[in-house]
Amino acid sequence: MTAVSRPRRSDATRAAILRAARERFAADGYDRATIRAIAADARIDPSMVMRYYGSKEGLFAAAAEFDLRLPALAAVPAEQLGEVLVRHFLDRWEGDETLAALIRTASTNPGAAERMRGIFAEQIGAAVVRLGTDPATAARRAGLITSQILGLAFTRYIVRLPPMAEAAPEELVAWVAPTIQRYLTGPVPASA
Amino acid sequence: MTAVSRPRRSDATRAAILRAARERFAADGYDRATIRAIAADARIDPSMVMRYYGSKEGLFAAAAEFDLRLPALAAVPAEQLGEVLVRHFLDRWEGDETLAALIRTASTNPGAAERMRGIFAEQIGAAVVRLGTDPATAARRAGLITSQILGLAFTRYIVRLPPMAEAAPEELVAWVAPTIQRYLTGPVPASA
DNA sequence: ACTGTAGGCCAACAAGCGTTGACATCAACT
DNA sequence: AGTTGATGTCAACGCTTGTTGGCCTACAGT
Repeated sequence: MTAVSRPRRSDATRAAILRAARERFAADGYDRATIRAIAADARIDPSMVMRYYGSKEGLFAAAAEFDLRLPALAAVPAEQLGEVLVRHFLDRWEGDETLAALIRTASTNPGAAERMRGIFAEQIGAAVVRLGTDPATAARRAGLITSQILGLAFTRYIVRLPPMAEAAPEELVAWVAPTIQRYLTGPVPASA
Repeated sequence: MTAVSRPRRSDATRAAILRAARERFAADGYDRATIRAIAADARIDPSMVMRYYGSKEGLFAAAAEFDLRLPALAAVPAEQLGEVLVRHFLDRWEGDETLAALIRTASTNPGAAERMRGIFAEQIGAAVVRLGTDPATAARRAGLITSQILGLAFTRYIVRLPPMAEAAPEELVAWVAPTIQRYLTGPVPASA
């Protein structure tokens, strides 16, 4: 409720902790990423982590702040939406380990799973709705898109299945874009 | 190299341990599933787990023995392959928690990730090759199929994204089957 | 120059972990 | 009946974990 707090002297430390935490959570998952290891990476004492983030869960919450940074889809020609989306996600994740941290942690940590539900339901769901999709099927479409996008991330970055981990991004875009395109704009199939 | 060992008196105990282990690993992942908790579920002493399975890793190896049980695809009409595959996986996993255990553990445990690579590369890869697919693209096709199948499993059983977790199996089949069908038998896209 | 406060380190805690070895118990075979 | 080996229990070990509180240091405001 007051003015923006002026920079604290400890901001560098806080940032170092956060950077180390993201790396460790991404590489090891929540349980195996210990506060001691994160503190060692950041070259500070473990107790500083507690002081600044309260607890391990608090640290994770701060480290897993995550924005898909979806581009403005309204400006994209309708038939290129799949391509744009897949390329965006690959670009977005090649350099940022936060998604890997989130996937690894969401696998075993209910809180992180909840956060993941929120991120994808809201951001992808909202984008689908914004495109003018029939609201009755929008949620299902968003879920299907999420399933393929997360499956891509899981096989490429987490399990590192060779054909997926070694493929060139453009090749993956060419294969996967039609899937996303159909989930997004294709007709509802005549289900049983 | 001798005759099949006659039933041991401890077989019931071994089975109880294995059942409890699968449940716990599936529900909690490798790190949070403690030997003590598994032993408590099986109503035996933690030390029995060590006696029969050597270590926690040995127990997991035994619990995560996993066969996709792919049906004979040669008998399936070519244009129904996607449908048959998706329905098979959903059927296979609705009742068996082993896949969830494997996914949860593969997220953080390198050994389990290696096992997962083996299972999908060999079983799905082999099935794709067996269908007479061009060997040059078979691995990529298998990887793409795995990405969608695992993405389905991840969103439905692990993260439990509402639109995916609550959908009727037949509805998912109708949406996802064309994706698998295209990855399996569709033309190689003109990639950049 | 003095003081208050924020930043940082150190040592320790209680709890939980996988794992071990000694001891009891029971079934089977001579 | 007595021996033997498998089956199970109990208590403890060494280690790591998240977390805490006390203490020292250095800077900002007066």
